[in-house]
Amino acid sequence: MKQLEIFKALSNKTRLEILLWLKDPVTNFPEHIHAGFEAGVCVGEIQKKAGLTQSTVSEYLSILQRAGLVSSTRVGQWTYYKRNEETFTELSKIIESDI
Amino acid sequence: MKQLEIFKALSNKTRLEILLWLKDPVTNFPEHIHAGFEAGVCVGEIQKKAGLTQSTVSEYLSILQRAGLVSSTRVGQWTYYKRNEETFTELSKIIESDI
DNA sequence: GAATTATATCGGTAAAACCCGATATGATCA
DNA sequence: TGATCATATCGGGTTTTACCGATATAATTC
Repeated sequence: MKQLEIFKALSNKTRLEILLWLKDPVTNFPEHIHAGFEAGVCVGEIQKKAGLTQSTVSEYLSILQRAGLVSSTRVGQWTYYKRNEETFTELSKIIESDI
Repeated sequence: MKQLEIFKALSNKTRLEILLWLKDPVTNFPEHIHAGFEAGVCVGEIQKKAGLTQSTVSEYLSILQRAGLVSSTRVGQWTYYKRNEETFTELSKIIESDI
């Protein structure tokens, strides 16, 4: 767990929002025909909601993924992102005792 | 509690180190004649250990203070900084449930 | 009051992050 | 194969952060 990288990833309003949205996809995103939410939410849906360009949102998701905060699954032409809850749990513990 | 400001404050290697050092001043700093560690550690000692300039360290401590991660006490010509543990506890809980 | 010491603030350069448009890659489908 | 759609990557302008030296402020000491 690279704390510094995680804190940098969390140092952006939009990225924090994305993480919140991914906490409850059913509420925060329209359900689509091509998939439920088991695999997560595809980039395009997140992009629409964020109101930033596709390239920016794609980069943000990479940053979150490199920090271990989300993981991705490729299905056909879509990449689905979902939260990686273990990292949040670990981070919470690290803040309690190791920082 | 302004999460974004806290995460930004934690997004710097030296600032993370300072917070760690302040966790155990007796081990990490030479005890001085003019005070014990009840009030915290003065800027000069932190600066020496950090190896950055006085102005940089002073600014870093301000950033940590604005984020609520440390608090300061002025005693004579010295400003002592110490950790504000409540903020760490709160942050840990926020990561568990609100992010 | 003048000199000294500790800290804060100001002004600036260099590096990093933000966010974009353009383009590349890779899957799907006619 | 060619067209289309979803996503990733690249190049770059703009803003923010990192860190410095110089200077200001405030307390202490002579």
